[in-house]
Amino acid sequence: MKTTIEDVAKEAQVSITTVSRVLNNNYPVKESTRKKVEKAIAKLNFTPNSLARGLIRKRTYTVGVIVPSMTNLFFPEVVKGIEDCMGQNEYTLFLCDTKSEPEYERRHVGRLKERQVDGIVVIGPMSENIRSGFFEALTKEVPLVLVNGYHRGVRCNFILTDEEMGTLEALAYLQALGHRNIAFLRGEQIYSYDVKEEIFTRIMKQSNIPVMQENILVIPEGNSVETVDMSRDMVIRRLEKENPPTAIFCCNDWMATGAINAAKHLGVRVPEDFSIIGFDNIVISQLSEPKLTTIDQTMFKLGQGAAELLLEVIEGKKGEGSLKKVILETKLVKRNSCAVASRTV
Amino acid sequence: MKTTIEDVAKEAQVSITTVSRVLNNNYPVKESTRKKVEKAIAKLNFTPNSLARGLIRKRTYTVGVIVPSMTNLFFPEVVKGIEDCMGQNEYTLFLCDTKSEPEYERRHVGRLKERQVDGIVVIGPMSENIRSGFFEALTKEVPLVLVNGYHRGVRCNFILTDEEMGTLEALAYLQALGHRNIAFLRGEQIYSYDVKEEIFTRIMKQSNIPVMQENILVIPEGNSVETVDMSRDMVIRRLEKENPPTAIFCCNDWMATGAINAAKHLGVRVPEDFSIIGFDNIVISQLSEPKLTTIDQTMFKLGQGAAELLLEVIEGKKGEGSLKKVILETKLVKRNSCAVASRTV
DNA sequence: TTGAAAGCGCTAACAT
DNA sequence: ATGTTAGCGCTTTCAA
Repeated sequence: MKTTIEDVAKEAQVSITTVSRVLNNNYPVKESTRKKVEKAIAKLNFTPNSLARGLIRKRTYTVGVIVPSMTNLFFPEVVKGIEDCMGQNEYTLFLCDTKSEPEYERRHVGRLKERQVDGIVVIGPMSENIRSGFFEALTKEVPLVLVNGYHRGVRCNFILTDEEMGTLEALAYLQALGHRNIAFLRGEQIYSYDVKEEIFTRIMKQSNIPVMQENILVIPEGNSVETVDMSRDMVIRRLEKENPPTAIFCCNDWMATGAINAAKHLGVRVPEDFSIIGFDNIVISQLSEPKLTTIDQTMFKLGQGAAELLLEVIEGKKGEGSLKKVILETKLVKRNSCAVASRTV
Repeated sequence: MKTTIEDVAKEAQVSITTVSRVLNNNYPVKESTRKKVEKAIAKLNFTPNSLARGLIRKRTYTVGVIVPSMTNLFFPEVVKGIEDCMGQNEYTLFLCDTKSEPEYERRHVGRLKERQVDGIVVIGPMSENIRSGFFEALTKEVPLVLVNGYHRGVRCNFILTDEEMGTLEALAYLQALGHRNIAFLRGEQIYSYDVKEEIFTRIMKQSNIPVMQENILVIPEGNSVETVDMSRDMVIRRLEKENPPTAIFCCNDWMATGAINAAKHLGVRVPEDFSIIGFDNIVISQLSEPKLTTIDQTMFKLGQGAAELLLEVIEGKKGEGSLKKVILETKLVKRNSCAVASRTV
C-alpha cells in the first residue's frame, strides 16, 4: 500500500491537517512541528497524491498540448516553448498526437477534459474542427489557445506569426537583390499556402511583372520528408524549361531544401546563379550547403506566447468576452542561399 | 459548476450507481435505463472526472515520458512510437523535457509520481541517475522502462538497440567496399560513443590496420545543430592533411551531414572519392545530396517496444525479480554516400 | 436489475 | 498553532 498523509500524521504524531499545512506551506506551523513532519515524510518516502488534491482544488496544474505530428520539426519546437513556460509554473504537459486526423483531435480533447486539465493548447488545429464550431464551443468549456490556423471570425484565442508580412519581406528581399523572374513553390490544400500565393501574385502585379503560370510550382504534399524530393524534381523540371527563374520563394524549408538539391543536381550554383529563400527556419535550414536564407517563424516564442496566453486565460477565468489574438512578427534570417541576380529577364 | 455523475443521475431519475454502470459498462443495466442515462449524459454534456476515478481505482491510464530534449529529431521519433502503442490502450502521455539536466530528470520523476502515473519511460536516461542508483530505487516504486543508456549490472528494465552490432555492420560494409584508411568521428562524453570507438579500434586491429591517431576525430558536442558545423570543420582539417582517409564512420547522422558538407566544400566527390556512413537514420539523413547511408536505430520500434514492455510491467505488477532487457537489431540502410574505394593506402 | 453507503487521499472551513 | 470534520466525484461492495 502506498503511504498516505495519514501515515505521515501517525508517524509524526500530529493530525493530517498539520501535515497538509507543511506540505502546502500555507498556514503557520511551529518550527519544531514542521521538523517532525518533514522527518516523517522523508522516513516514509511520502509522495502526495495530486489526484486527491486536484479533486478538491479544481486545479490540476496540467495542460494538454495537441499536435498534428511529433516528428515534423516545427511542432516540437513550439512544444518546447510551451514546456519552457509551463514548466516554470509547475505545470506538467499532456501531449497528444492527432496524426492530422480531425477525429483524433476531437477524441483527444475529450480525454483531456476528463483529466481535468486546466487548459488546452492546440498547435495547428484542423480546419474541419475550426469551421464546424467545435473549438468555439470548447472555448466556453475550458481555457483554450489555438496556435496558427487562424480563420477570420472564429471566436477563439489565437496566437500566430504574421505570415503575410513574412512573405512580403521575403519577396521584397528578393526584389531588392534584383530578381524579377521569381518562382513560387507551394504544397496543396493548406490555408497558409493560399495566403502566401495570394501575396506573391499581388506583389508581382504591383511590380508590373507578368506572373508566368510556369513559375507557380505546386507539389502534393508540403510537410514531410517526401516533400524534399518532390520539390527537387519539380524545381529541376522548371529549371530545365525556357526562361528559368533566377530565384525561388518556397513556402517552407522542406521545399527549399529540395530546391537546393535540385540546383546541386543540375550543377547550378546557389546563390550565384539561383537564389533560394525558405520559410519557417526549422533546424534543417542550417544543415545544407549553402545554409538557407529563410523567414523565421520563431516557433519557440510561439510556444512561449501560447503558454503565456493560456495562463492568462486560466487566471482570468472570464471564459468569454475577452478573446485574444496575438500576432508575432516573423524575421528574415539572411544566410547564404540568396544573392544578387546574375542576369535579368 | 461542472456537471457531475449526480446531476446525470437526477436528470435520468436513477441512482449514481446506475450511471456509473452505464459509464463503465461493467454490470448489467436494463436497455431502457441505459437509454435514459445516455440521453441525460448527452443532454448535460457530461464528462466523467478521471481524477475521482483514478483515486479509487489506483489506475490513471497515464504514463510519463521523459526526454532529454524535444528538438533532437531522435527522441520525438521514439515518443511517437510510445504514443502509438499507448494511445491504442487508452493511455495519455505526460511529456517531460529534462534539458539533459540530471536534476530536472529527478524532479520530473517526482512530479510524475505525485500524478500517480501507471508507469514511466525514460528515453536516454542521465548516467548520473543510473549510477547513483536512483533508477534502481525507482524501479521498486513504479513500473519503469529505460530506453538506451544501458549500463551493465543495473537492475532496471531496459530496451535498446544493438549499437555494437550496428557499428560492426557499418565497418564491415566499409571494408567490403575496399576501404582500409577509415576515419572515426565521435563526440565527447557519451557512453555510446565509447562503445563504438572500442569496436572501431578492435576491428582495425583484427584487420591488421594500424589505427592512426589522426583518424580518430573528436568534437565537443555530438547531438545538436552545432554538431554539423563542428564535424564539417573537423573533417575538412583531416582531409587536408597527409594520407587522407577514403571513408569515414560517423557516430551519428548530424556528424555525417557535417562530413558531407566538408566534402562539398573541398570539392571532394561523395561517394566516388569519399565514403560516409552515419548512424541513427534520423530524418536529416534523407535530406542531403547524396542521401546518407546509415545504420537505422529503428526509433519508432524502440518506442513501441518500450511501451509494450512498460505495459507488461504494469500488468505484471511483480515489481522486481522479473527485470527485462530487450535488444533490438539495427539495420544497414544503403543509400548513396558509400561506394567502392577508389584508391588504396 | 438497481440502490445505499463506504471510502479513495486530500484540502479547507470551522473549532479549539 | 493545531485538530475535527465535511466533502471533491467517483467506484464498488453489499443488500434488496
